[in-house]
Amino acid sequence: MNENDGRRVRGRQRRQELIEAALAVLERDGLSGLTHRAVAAEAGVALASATYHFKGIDDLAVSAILQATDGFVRAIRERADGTSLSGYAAALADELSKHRGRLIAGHELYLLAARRPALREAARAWMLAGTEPLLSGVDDLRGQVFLAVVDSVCMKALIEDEPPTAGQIEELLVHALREG
Amino acid sequence: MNENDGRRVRGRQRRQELIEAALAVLERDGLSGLTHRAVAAEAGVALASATYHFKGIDDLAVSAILQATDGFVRAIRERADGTSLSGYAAALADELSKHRGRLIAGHELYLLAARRPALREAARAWMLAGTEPLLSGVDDLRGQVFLAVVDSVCMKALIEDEPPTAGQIEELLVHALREG
Amino acid sequence: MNENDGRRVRGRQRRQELIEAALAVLERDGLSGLTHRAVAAEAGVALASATYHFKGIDDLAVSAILQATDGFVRAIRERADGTSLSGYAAALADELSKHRGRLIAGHELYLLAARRPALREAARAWMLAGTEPLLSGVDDLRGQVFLAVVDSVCMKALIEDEPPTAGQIEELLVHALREG
Amino acid sequence: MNENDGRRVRGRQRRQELIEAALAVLERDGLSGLTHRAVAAEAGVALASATYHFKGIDDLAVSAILQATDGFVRAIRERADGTSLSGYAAALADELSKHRGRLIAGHELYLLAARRPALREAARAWMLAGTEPLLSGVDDLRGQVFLAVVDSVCMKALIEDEPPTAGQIEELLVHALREG
DNA sequence: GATGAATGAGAATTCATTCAT
DNA sequence: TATGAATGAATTCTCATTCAT
Repeated sequence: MNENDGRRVRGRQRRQELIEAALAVLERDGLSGLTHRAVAAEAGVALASATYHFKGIDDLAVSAILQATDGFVRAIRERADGTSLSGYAAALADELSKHRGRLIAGHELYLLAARRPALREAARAWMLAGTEPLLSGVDDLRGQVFLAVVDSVCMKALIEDEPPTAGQIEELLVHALREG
Repeated sequence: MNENDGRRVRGRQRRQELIEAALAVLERDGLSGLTHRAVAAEAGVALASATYHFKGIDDLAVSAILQATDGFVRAIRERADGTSLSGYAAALADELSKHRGRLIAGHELYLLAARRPALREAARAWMLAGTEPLLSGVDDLRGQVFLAVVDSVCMKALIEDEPPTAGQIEELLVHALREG
Repeated sequence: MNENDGRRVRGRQRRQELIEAALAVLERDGLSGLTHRAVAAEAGVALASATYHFKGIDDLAVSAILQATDGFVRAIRERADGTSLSGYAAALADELSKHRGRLIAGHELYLLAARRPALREAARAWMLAGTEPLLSGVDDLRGQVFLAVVDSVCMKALIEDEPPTAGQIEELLVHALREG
Repeated sequence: MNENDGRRVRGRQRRQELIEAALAVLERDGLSGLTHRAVAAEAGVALASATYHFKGIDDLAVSAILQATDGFVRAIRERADGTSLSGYAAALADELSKHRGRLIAGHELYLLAARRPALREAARAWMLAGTEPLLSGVDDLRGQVFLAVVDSVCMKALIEDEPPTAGQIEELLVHALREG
């Protein structure tokens, strides 16, 4: 049975390689560019491999986007210590300018989820991901406003030619979170 | 030249019919479902008609989404008088529950624009559309926070199973706009 | 009836404009790029105008190519006096480097004619066109060899990256026409 | 890996079938009639098969035309021993009357190459193909004249209603190659 | 598990041509 | 004569997926 185990391990590796390739495709070409062919080419494997390891193109897409979410959260966490607003703003600004594609992919998950209830849980997780380092929950109004501002900053950044600076983001966050 | 005018009028009518068909497709199937075929079928015209009246599929998509924007703005305007926060919240809640598909389409335009600078102007217009009835501009922090909250409310609404109530929206807006 | 005459005159003018536009298209994009649309666009007239003035796309193509033939012949004639081999070689080299597209178009007529007997007369005329300034007929072997060399020089020029110089052409012609 | 080899073999067979079908289409309808549809229909396979085995329609066209070149060369070689002018002339005359379509296709490659540098190498190969059996190279004037005459004979044959006889061709070649 | 081949479906787009005015 | 609109038919090409090995 060692043989089988070896196959299984290699299978899982292959699956992971494909996810990473999908991530690269997603960053480069967006959700509409995420095809079996593109992923297989990016991973340097046979086309049929990309269909074998995933139930369908949707499965591949969601797997990759969720991985992107993790990457985003981890990046913010590494930079922001969880208490300082200015540190958080700097981390966000950084991510915004360096990983546009990943952010877009996350938002694309939103919209995919908007039409497919099965993905909503994952989409909600992504939505909270970016604010989690600073807020443990977002149930209160204060948290919701914070989340709204972070989200809006991301969205605006995507359609502005120039990404916002850390200073601009911080100013906005401070304003949004000030005591009434 | 009256003859020409007549034909031009009919042409513009046909174009408008196609846009409305595109809107219906967009609400039903999303941006990825918006194809020449689908639009032509929805409008009940020949396939080539959808390519004749628009430069390309992008042109058709943007035209339709911008029309959706107009519809959204007009709907809010008709309901909100431009001063009352609670009236605005009610109008927004209404729109959110009645025209999910249009909202999704609008957000899909965002992401399209994120990858294609040529569409950014249109995306920015859509972004401001929802807040215009209450704010003339969004240059100050206050306006930006308001826009962020409205936008976030829309986004969240798309991935929640239950759309938010007018009361919830109003509460959030009041909180966001309170004097510091 | 003046009115009708005016129309007729304008009609003929329009037809000529279209032919010239077709020539431009032919030089730029070749026979396969010669479409009603391309010609109408080049001429700056309505699409239907290009279909109205010609029986079909073939009619338009042949009309334009024959006009190109005339242009070629006239250009050679103006430069070569009809006796000097070196003058002829220089004129040919000039034409080869300046009007590639026109030459290609002429050869495209050949091949069109190869498949459609109706065009053969025109193709033969074009074939003789380039040598006419030097030879009155090409019935004898000498003339046929001359024609072959000129033709071959043209063909080779089309698929070489560098057009041949006047010197090279002359050398070849001298060699081909030397007394046995 | 034997399995893979088996599949690869079958794939190459299919590719070859498609090339032969393309050749048939080319002989019948010319380069402009060479479409994926036509080739697939001629080969009796699915339309997508014609796109699967070739990078694009150009790749298919060039592959087929080059194969025609090989056929032409082989046919001449089999008939001409490489030294006798009269044997060569007879072989050429034969080919001219039997495989008009292929010759036309070869010349169509010329013109395609004239506009697309990427095809020039292939076009040059075809150009030399017909003379190779008699001449190892065509660098000297003598060889160029020979090539010119052969080429011209082919061209003329295409637009004459009657193909030239072996005798006429030989006479011309003898004249062209006579010592000065 | 892996993969080359195969394919039905459908994508965007272009074209020649017709027609009513 | 001129021309906007309209359209059936094709074009190239891509896609997700299946299958046999």
